[in-house]
Amino acid sequence: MALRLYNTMSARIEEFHPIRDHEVRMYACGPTVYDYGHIGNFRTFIAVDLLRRFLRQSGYKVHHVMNITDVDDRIIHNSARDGLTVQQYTAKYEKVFLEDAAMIGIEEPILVRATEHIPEMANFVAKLAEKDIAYRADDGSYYFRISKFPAYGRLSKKDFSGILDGARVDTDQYDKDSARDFALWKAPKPGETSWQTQIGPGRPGWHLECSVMSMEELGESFDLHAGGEDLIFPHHENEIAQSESYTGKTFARFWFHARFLLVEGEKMSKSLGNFFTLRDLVLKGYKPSSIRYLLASVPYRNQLNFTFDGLQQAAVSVERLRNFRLRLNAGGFASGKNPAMQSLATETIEKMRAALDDDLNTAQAQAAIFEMVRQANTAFDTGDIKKDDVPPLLAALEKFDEIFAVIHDNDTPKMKQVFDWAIAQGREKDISPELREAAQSEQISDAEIETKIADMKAARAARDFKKSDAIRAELAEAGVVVEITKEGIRWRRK
RNA sequence: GGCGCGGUACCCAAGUGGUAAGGGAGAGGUCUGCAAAACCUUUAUGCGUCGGUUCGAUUCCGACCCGCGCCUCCA
Repeated sequence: MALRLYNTMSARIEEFHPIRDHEVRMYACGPTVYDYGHIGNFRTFIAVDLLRRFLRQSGYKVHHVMNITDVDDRIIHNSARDGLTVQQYTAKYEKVFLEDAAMIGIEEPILVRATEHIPEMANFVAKLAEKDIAYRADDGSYYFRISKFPAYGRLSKKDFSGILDGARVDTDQYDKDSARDFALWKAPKPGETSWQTQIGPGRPGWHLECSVMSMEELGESFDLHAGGEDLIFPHHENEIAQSESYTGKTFARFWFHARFLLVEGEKMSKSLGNFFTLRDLVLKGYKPSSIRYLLASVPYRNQLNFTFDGLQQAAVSVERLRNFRLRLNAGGFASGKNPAMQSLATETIEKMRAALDDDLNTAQAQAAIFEMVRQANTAFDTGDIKKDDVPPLLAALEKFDEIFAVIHDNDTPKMKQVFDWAIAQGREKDISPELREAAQSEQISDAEIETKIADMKAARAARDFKKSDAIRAELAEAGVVVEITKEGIRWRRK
């Protein structure tokens, strides 16, 4: 069965078929790099990442383009405030964003930057002006003439037919022909950063960059355009107006929007004190994998209530999956195979695929993997898992992790990175004991741990439990959990 | 005001016109030198409220209550 996705344009779930067979061209609106990214931003980026990964798993070659908005009013304001050039200012936050994205397992898309496409954007405006779709205001700014695009409002389901120019608003004070017309190109105010172009000095409007860069990278018509739900209007509506006026063709076929999240049941806002950047959470000691798991666990079109209790629960859930994998990898199985386990693995893969095919129902995909884990663990305890059952079970786990990317444990080095960053920023007081412990556990190498485990084994063989327990306690101190099982001793970082 | 989404157990959260996935937490148990891990049992006659349609509704319809989003640059 094919992937079925909700399309904001049609307001229905539709079967997703790309224009070109076996190839998906998608564009996602990326960050404006003027500050640290917050967890709301990352919910959207993770939703897009899950989509990208699932499309690839489904056999598509995926061209995933994302823009970096590295010029806008806030950036110009903040860089001037900090005495930096726009480029200096944005370079810092772009780096931060990419580090954060990597930290929670977001695969890096093809990145395009607004400031690297200024001439193309000016050219785009010039072409629209030739068609009288764009017009120049007295100050040198350019606006889009909405009356030239009758389909305006189709994406956001807004009816603009009743709004007449000049009837409601004194358009003169906006220097626009119609109050609804939006800026394509902004003329510089005195002292502002600007670029010299064929249409005069200025900088691109926000909507323009996405139209120009997406079409440049993906063609005039492509498969899917993604972003947060707030972008539906006006950003995406304006992109459509610009692009389709320019080409006369359908711009993007599918419109994919992720819903906003709540924090502890309330809208995230600085004034409520529930505004968190990704790094805030890691500073508090939460693992990147816990954050990713939680953000991925609620289907992207549902409101997700982000809570600290939920983060804790996510951590335990991830642990459960990791423990299961450790158990499978520990070996010690009787030879042969158990048909029940073989079909369990196959059915689980099938269920996960069906769940994700259903408009990326991540919650159901997770339910499927946990069902498998429980049943396989039971079989484990009764000795009903044989040597040949291990590869298919591991394969199902891998399929899951190709999408969710939480099982393979690389939390510790990432947390160490945040720890080092906090020190460098002079924010040592913000480092929680948990993060400190995680960063410390990075100090002890795998080889050192293995040596200590060998000592434990020797002590246990001599039935010197006191010594064995002492080593275990020592490792625990260093952030390493040691578990003694029938199959042998295994360890993991806390 | 216009348009749209949602209210499911202690918490998070799927789902269906025919009788409630999954995870976490709690309680009891099994296993175990100890500790973990793991497993088993248990926790919603109930799915915001009130009506309606139906043999049957949590699922469809209506009203109401509550929460949330967009309505010119917040993911």
